Amino acid sequence: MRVSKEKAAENRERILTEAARLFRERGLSGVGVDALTEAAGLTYGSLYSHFGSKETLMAEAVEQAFAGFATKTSATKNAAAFVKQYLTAEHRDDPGDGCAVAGLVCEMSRQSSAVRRAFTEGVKGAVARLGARLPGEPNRAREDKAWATIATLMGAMVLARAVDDPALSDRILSAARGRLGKAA
Amino acid sequence: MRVSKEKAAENRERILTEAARLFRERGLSGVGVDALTEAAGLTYGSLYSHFGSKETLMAEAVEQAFAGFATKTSATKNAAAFVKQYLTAEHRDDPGDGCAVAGLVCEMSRQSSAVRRAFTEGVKGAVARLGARLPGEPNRAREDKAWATIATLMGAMVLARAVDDPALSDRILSAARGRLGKAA
DNA sequence: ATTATCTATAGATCTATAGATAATGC
DNA sequence: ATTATCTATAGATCTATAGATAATGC
Repeated sequence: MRVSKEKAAENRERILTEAARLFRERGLSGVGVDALTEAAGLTYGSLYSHFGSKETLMAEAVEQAFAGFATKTSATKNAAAFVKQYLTAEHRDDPGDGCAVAGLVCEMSRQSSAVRRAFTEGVKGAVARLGARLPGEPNRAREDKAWATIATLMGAMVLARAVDDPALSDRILSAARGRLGKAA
Repeated sequence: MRVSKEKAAENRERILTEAARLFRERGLSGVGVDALTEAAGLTYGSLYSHFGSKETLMAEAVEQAFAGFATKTSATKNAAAFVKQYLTAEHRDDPGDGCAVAGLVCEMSRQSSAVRRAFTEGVKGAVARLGARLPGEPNRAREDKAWATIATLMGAMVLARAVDDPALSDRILSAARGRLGKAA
């Protein structure tokens, strides 16, 4: 059942988009090749013609996840607005469409070099974009501030997703908003 | 090959201790029952006589991981000293003996209710202990400060472990120290 | 003729169970 | 007699490969 070159390129892109979503939702090791291709309306064999291995797909999907979240939040003007938009219940309850750092960070230390490379470059890009929205001159101190802010944002988000008490989860987000309202 | 009641209790405890370490190092789904029991010098069958299932062991091991890190850091007087001790390269490079929140947080949203329960109680305890070391009266505002501080500490730690560039990793820890030095 | 996709299947890994083994503890 | 541990194995799941299928594109 061969399809046109154009259709094949679309299929490849759809596997990537679904993978970027599913990996953030269920973790890199939490999604099998069958689920990845099924979400794109294909069977597992097609993953290997397009990507060669699950690991190669992971590296590209990590990149895609960062690009997707960057596009989604590109309209946000300043850092204070970004913080407000980030630390919401909606973001917490929709990890598949959310921050790639929060969705992928924990499994990274045990991944192959290609996957870690994609992640590291993705984080550096995200921090550069956040830094550019901070007040003040572009210097090392402002970049450091952006790194600390990402740590707080992402830390609060993964913690809010981890606890089993909804009221406590809301409180964690609120406490981080309070902290970043003062310091950022 | 039966052993004495005393020896059996020791074996159970050793499985728990090794599990608390291995789960933080490799993740809950990253360690199989064979590795868990082998680390305790036993074979996989013994896990089922002691715990019934891997999941039951996970819940107990999560509790153990929090207790272990609490003991390890119990001598620390105030919050500033705790932050300094937490955000080090040594802590980053030894996750198995480190903070249970940083080691276990990301897989929690996909765990059973018993495991999430143990994690949530563990975090609440850790935040209470940190809050008690903060200056000021014990009130809701001080607790909120402790939650925000944990988010920054743990966020910086998991991020420092995730990136593949050692200099960048050091910088992340340093940036978080800078932030918490001012705000905490 | 080429190739995107599918199906069948190999081979590895992982959790769990059942029954055997052998030492404890009454 | 009881029971802590071990061994063999079932059954599920997961990645990857090989060959078949059928439509594209020269």
